[in-house]
Amino acid sequence: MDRRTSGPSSGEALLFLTDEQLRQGIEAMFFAYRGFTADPDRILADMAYGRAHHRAIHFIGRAPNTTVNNLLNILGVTKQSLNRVLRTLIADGLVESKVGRMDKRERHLTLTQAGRDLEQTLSDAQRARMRSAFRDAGPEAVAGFRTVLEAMMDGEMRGSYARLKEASS
Amino acid sequence: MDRRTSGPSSGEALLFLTDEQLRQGIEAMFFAYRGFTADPDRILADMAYGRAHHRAIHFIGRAPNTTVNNLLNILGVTKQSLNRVLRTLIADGLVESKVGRMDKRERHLTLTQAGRDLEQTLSDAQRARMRSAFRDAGPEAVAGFRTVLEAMMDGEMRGSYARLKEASS
DNA sequence: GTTGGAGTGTCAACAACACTGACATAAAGT
DNA sequence: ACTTTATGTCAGTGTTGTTGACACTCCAAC
Repeated sequence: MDRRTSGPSSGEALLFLTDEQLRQGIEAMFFAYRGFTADPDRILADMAYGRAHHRAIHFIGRAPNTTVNNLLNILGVTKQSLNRVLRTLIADGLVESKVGRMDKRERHLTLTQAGRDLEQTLSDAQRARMRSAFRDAGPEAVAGFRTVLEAMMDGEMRGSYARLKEASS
Repeated sequence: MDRRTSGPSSGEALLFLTDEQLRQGIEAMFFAYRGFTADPDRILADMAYGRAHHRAIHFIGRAPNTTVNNLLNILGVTKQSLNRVLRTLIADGLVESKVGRMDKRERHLTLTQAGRDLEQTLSDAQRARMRSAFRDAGPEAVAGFRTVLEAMMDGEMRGSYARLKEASS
């Protein structure tokens, strides 16, 4: 079941790279992502919010005082798209937007207490599933999971991901 | 770097389950999924198709002669949503829909040659990225990747995933 | 055999969220 | 003064999800 891991040059050690294996990887990614978003989606469906709001709240919570432009780069959407979401979040008092002290063009975004509460609720649901999956799979599988995901990212995303990882150490 | 994997009851062996670790897993999933869909999305953008068409084509190619209802269960959308996609694919001659012989209520779906060609093009792009990620990560990481993803799926999806895996053996 | 319910597929209308393009404002930088 | 950068907004469009309403087919009970 577990074959040699050493040389990527050996030939028969590459059985994990057959088209069939790749296809299963693709399908696993598809089904798992659905599970990944299912719990927060259920919670958000009851409110006037959607997945886009969740993403914004998550990353604002992760990097408080971030600027709109920074968030734009992380989320990879257009400013018009993000703006629509931010406008409702600010209007509803979940996010606070402050003009920058140094550069007054910038808006610095922070979660209000209500925003942190919602973030917590959504995070809890998503983390619970992730925790259960991690526990079932074990630490070695988790390490492999992260290694593959990092290798699958685009260059820019890998940068964003790494920066967020560092920021919390 | 690699700690004991045995007892989930030991306590300090659960360092991979901290909130920070889970959060990184969540973000890795988010960024990686973007990379995962980026290549096919780019190809589809030039046509009149989107991600939903890709998914339909993928799973019809995977299980030829499948019924609409079966596809519905796999994709997890409403039949109205799927129908819109199927209608354009059939109109454009990528998918063939045949009335069931036994049960005339059913429609059996198959890719035409043009459909198979497009499927191949999309698959190639997606597989290339997956192959590169798998190769960089190595077989053990890939095994872990799949273990975690399976654990992250909802029950029904895990069923669909397992059935597809078996079907191609 | 007819009737009624369950299964299956289709059409229409609407909502969420992405996109492009155009433009306004304000603050830096040169 | 002029240009660039950062942000916000308006209008329009496309994909993809949703619900509601409806037609057709099968099967089983009456």
